[in-house]
Amino acid sequence: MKPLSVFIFEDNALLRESIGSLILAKPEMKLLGAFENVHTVKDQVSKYNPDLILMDIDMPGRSGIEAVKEIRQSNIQTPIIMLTVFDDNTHVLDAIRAGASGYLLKKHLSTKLYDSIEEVLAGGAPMSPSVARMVIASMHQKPQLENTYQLTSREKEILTSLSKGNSYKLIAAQFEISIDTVRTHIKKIYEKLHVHSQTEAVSKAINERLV
Amino acid sequence: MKPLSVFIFEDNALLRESIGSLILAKPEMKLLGAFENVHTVKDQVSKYNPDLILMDIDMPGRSGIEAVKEIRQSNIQTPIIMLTVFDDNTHVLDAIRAGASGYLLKKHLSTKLYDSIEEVLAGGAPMSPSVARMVIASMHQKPQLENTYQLTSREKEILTSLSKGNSYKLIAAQFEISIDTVRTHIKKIYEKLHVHSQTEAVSKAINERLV
DNA sequence: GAGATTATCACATCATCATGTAATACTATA
DNA sequence: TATAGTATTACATGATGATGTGATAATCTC
Repeated sequence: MKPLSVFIFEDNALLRESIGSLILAKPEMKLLGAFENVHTVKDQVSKYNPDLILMDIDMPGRSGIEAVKEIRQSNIQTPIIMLTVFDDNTHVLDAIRAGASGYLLKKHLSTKLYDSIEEVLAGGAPMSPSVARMVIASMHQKPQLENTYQLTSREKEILTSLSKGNSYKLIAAQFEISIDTVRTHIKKIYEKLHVHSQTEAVSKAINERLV
Repeated sequence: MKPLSVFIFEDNALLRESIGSLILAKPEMKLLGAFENVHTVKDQVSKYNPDLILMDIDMPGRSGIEAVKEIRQSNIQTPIIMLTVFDDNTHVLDAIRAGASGYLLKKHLSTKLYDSIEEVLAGGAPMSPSVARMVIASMHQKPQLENTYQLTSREKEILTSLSKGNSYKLIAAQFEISIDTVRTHIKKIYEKLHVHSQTEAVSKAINERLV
């Protein structure tokens, strides 16, 4: 069986070396490349097509997060494990959003690198409990303050339609009411939302998930 | 030290019993209540204030997900571990969004219940690798097709301002250009976005994260 | 240096929107 | 039954927006 080819992006030379050693120590893996920056990450990855990428999250110049974005933008699905010193790093969530597959604390490299790689290859997403918590917390929708603006169901319908870009005329046709009725409803919506134009209303509606 | 008080919501009587036994087997935990449905979950939880809730995700009538929403809506932060049979259950993500703290496969109950409880109490978020992957995948933003609509930077600025609800007049003032220039830019934006009104443009801009 | 792109301004016209005022009718609920 | 809230329609007016046409100037590229 072909050995698993690995790319490393890490600006610290010492650390780069030691990660390289960990990879080389396993006969079933092979170090395809180790780089100190991500300036040409897209070309490197698409040319050599590694099976796995280890990416430092904090690098001077273009960060690992930018690199992940670029890789995913090129529609390359290679698993990427982020490496970071602190797990309360606010960038961790950004990295995940950008398309990282999991991540590993540098202090756990020697003990957990192999486990993490295995987990990623098995379709999992390795991460520490505290990061898992951050991820989960970021997904929690803030409990809707049950109809904050006291919109009636009719008003909600109309606001929804408005938010799709429909004109008064279209809304009137859609709900089979007169255009003057639409006006009246929208007047009330503006009052309740404290806005004075369609655009403000739609912006507020979408951003606050009222529709 | 006071024992950890636990609530169980599980419609299957047998399973409810056996989870109860697992709790009772540990002297540091205490079974505060075990219920077969969540009809009065809010009252029960706010009255007895358990330290931890184990919640079946699929229950007839009101589901565990609804229950979680209701609990979080009451601003109760009690950790909730979801119990489920399948980890490819599409409801798992909904449960997490609703405010669950972690979750456990029923087949792993006997082996991992204690670990999961510990992890939750330590501020972690227990979940199987495959669910972690689902969670991570749901956070991945689909890679922006690099400026899909070919908006110039000026047009982006103006679209952004427009999306905040600013009128032509305000935008002109903001960028210190004439209102006719604003018109021209917005005309081009409409062409590029294939829309014909402010509202459509704003809706598209927000929903496709152009701003 | 010709051509393309971008940013700018102007004018005109019709459509659409924002807002005020007013009225009717149908719930609910006190 | 009286009152409050909701849904409906109407009319009027000034403001704002949508769209077409045309023009100038700066910058970049071939």
